Amino acid sequence: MRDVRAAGKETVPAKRLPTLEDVAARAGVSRATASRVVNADPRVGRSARESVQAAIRQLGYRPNRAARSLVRPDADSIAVVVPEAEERVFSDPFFSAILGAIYTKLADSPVQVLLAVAPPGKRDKIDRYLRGGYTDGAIVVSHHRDDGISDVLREIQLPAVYIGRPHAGDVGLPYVDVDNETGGMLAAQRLIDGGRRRIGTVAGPQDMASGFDRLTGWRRAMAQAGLADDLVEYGDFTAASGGEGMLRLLEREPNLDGVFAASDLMAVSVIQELQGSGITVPEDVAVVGFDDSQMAKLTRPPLTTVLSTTTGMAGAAVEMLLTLLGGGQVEHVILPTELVPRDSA
Amino acid sequence: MRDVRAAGKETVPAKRLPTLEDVAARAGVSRATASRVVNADPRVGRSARESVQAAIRQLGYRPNRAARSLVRPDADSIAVVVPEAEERVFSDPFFSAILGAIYTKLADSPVQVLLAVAPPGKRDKIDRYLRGGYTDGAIVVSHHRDDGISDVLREIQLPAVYIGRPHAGDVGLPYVDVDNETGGMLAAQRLIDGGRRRIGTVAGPQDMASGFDRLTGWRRAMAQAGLADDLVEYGDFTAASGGEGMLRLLEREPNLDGVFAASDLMAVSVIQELQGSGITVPEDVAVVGFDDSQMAKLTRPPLTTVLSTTTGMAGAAVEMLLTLLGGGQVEHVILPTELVPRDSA
DNA sequence: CTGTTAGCGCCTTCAC
DNA sequence: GTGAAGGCGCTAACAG
Repeated sequence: MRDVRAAGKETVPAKRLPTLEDVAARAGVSRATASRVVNADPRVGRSARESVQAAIRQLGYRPNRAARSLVRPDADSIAVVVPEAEERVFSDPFFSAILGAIYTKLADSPVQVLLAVAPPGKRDKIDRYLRGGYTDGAIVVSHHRDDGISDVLREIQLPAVYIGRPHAGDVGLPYVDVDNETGGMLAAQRLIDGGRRRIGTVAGPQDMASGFDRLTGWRRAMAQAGLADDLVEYGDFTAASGGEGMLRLLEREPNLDGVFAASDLMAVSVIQELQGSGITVPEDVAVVGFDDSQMAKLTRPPLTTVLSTTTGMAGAAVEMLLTLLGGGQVEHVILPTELVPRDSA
Repeated sequence: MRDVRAAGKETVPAKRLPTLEDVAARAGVSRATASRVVNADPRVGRSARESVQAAIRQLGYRPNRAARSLVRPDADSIAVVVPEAEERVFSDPFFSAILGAIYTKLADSPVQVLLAVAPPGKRDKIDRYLRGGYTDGAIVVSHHRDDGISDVLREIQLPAVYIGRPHAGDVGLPYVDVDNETGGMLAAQRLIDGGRRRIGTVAGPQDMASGFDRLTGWRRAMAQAGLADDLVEYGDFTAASGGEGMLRLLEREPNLDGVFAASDLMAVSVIQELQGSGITVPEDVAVVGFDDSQMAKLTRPPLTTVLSTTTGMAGAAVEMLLTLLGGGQVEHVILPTELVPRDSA
């Protein structure tokens, strides 16, 4: 398409970008030598090197990555795969934090990041992304049990690391995660220690390990305290689903006095739903979230939540992938979790 | 790197992905014919087409984009360029909204999106991104006067559209923007209509048209109302800078009764700063923000702000770029702005 | 309709 | 140290 921008009927060819050939010609050497200079190959004579460098500067030459990746096994580029709807990925602070950390971590490296967002259902696009040979490896961020991502990755043998433990069935895959189960326990314990007895939870999706494990942790703490763990409703980590879950909880048990929402986003609308019903937080009902995202400080009252270090996960994932790409082996990494007490519980 | 993952010392070559050649062989046709099928070229016999399609399915073939882009003028891929620090891009809801809208808009098209985040100062990486021939066009999101992006774009003749009017000097570039000046007026007017008389503003960066224009609008409304427009402090649209600006404003004029913050993010911390100083919003000081981002509803009191339709801008930008890529001409687009009254002013 | 023939820009043996 | 030559996977004329 680049050559269609014409004034009238004629087609004006786009100014051709300088190629290695041009550089070589200008420097009076062969393509091979020019290539060596570009790739910092030591065995090039001083004068040859200098004239090539000069030519590069004058022409404003940049290697064409497409051509390079065609002939090199590695493409210096990784894909960040997020099997969630676009709107979601860019509005949920959890993803923002993860993405930001990944980009930041890679800021000083020449590695390019390709962000592949895959609305559930149409994996086609991601498939093409991954195949196509554009990328050396992948970081998968929000893995669901049946999204098929791991199958593709396995099939094309693309090194990958998962942020968030893949569900059973995908064992042996390298991943980094926070200790979600302990996190769930911490949340429940906070509520219990605060004297709450009728405690419910708006859990996360059960086809994701994070959702599943947080609920498990909550259950365990409840059991240890001898409390009933029947008050469970499910959301999908989004704000909307949090409010709806709270509503159902309220219908089933108007007298509940504590709620654990498995994500801050859900916690925010849990609080709004509560307050909208004339219920006071934390006096009537205490609320604990999960993630310690930015918004936790903004709610009224400020949200008591569980810190899951997104930056830590992203950083670890990047390092693991780089290790993998370098031919190394990696194990999974589990980061600790921590209660961040504020005023909502 | 893909072939280094070996068990011991030996190098196990990564399973080679199927190529067009393989497909052709399996289907018993020539590469050219296979290629035609892949590209939906009508002039292929029915039986040939079918056997090629079968081969594609059996082999799990996907075209290699790198190879394709090497030989085709267009790469079916656009770059979204954001000359801001990584942390910033992924934490500021304005960017999130824009990016989400762009990805969403392109969800059903085969166009790939390359997100190029360029920390100010090191444009190198972006340069390489843009050159390299990977992309057909670019959408530039947060253009500063001297970031040099437009120069590179012009030099390599890459079709581009700007979200946010480029500063003077870069005239003639296609862009989409909201009517920032009117927005600034709307904000000031709201304060004035509310009976405020000593009104300040935490303005945006003046090397960005959005920052500049919002301030201009505010000034104009103030002048029309016969009020002084000297109470101006500058931020860079981030939360931190908003609080600091408010602090300086308060030092200069402890008795001010209204503030216009040029972004919601700044407005949020303006409110926090105010409340932290024992000042009540909106009773003592009324606050108006800009953007109508998600968080505007979350503050206490909810933030009165100016709606700038990020989705609208992103959508228009994508369409303009696509038009450009198709060889068409485009003009700039200015979207209207609107006051969203809530409780903070 | 289909096959043959050239490259796209780059890197990498292999000779010199 | 340097050049010549071949090929990565694909598409685009050009012939039939």
